[in-house]
Amino acid sequence: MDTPEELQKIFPIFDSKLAAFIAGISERRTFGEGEIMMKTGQYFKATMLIISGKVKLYRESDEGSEFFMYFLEGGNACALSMICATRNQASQIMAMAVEETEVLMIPIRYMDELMTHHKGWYYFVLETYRSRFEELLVVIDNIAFKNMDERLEWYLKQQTDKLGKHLNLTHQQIAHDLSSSREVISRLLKKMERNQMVALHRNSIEVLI
Amino acid sequence: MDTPEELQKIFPIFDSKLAAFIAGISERRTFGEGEIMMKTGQYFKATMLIISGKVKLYRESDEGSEFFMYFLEGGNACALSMICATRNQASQIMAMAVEETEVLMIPIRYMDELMTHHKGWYYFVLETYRSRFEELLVVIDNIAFKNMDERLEWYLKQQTDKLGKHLNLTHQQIAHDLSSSREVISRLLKKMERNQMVALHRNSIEVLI
DNA sequence: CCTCTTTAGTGATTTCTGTCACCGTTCAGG
DNA sequence: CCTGAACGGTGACAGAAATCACTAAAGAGG
Repeated sequence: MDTPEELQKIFPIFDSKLAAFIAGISERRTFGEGEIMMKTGQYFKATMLIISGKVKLYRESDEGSEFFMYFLEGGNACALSMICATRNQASQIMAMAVEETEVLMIPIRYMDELMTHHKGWYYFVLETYRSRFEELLVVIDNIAFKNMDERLEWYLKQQTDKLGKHLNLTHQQIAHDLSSSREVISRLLKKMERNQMVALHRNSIEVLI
Repeated sequence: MDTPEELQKIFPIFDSKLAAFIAGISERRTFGEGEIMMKTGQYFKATMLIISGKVKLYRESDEGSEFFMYFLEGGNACALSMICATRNQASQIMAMAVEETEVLMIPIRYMDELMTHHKGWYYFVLETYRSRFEELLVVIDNIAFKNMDERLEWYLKQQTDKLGKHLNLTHQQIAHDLSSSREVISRLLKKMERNQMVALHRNSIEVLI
């Protein structure tokens, strides 16, 4: 288990009493690269705090296609798991680890105590909700107002911000994340390559800007 | 001012102590039909609780076009105003009254006291955030996965759920809300009329399903 | 080394949506 | 009653994106 001091380094908003409480009740779990951490329709049994690693969050359509929304990383938490957990609701999103990811699982039975006795906890919950909410608003901007070329640029920027300039992604995966088709993405990437914005390799893309 | 009992009828999650506190510190304000209640970029000076009426929430693009997201009505609150208020952040959305709307304005200086001393308040805040978040996810579903004809049907359904089968909307307004163009909406509505789904009149639409 | 699968590139075609142009109707205000 | 603005209908066209069809190259696994 984590020491309270380590926890406070990752979640600075936690006071030492709260960090100690969480360290005592939570369970650490590791997800491997590519592992699905949460499926649409699944019920939350615990709130998940990300210790380290990177997680991609997706929205799934009825027909099975998926749409990338945002990343979570160390210090973040899944917004929905914090409240759905308390209401026993099914998840509306899918979460996948993009690299080895460590999380703290806090069983839902402690939620009420955390909420009522630890000021730092609900500040953390509110901040989590607020920042995810704002990320969703930016997602809406992009799909409502922008064309695919701009969306692709924004997507690549998001990825490089989190994962570095060298992206191990196929065109098929990108098309998937943007809910488009491989051919469209291939053509747009080719155009970006002609404009010196990326260098294309098999199974990877180097972002040059 | 409202009596605590009236407040509890509209916000059942408030206990009587909380309702009394809010009744004591809040100010009532009325917005007329079509009035802008909150502009993008404006700073929150108060959290707004909707007492009665209907409010449309929009996301605005950099270029000035607007995109309808969801309604608020009596018993709801603006999610962003509850937390942006505490951090003095600019609004990321635009809110417009579609009919005469009464709100309670709670000055931001009371937020911390409400949060720490009133369990019902942060339950309310969390529930507000959660439900708006889920509405945003449905919005994303629609623009990411659906064509304009399905989006139009969903839009009309949302409107009739809140405002009744008889909608006083021009094709131009609908195009605006969906970030499309009048001609497209006119054609799709005509098709829906041929399929007995709507009846079209000047300045109004009757939804038949 | 050979084969099969995955990945990528590209032309042709179609569908959906946005834009332009134009016209008729309705309605408010002089 | 007249006029101009707002609203709505519709054809023609343009552009973006999806889909289909095919090819070539790379890499994995026998």
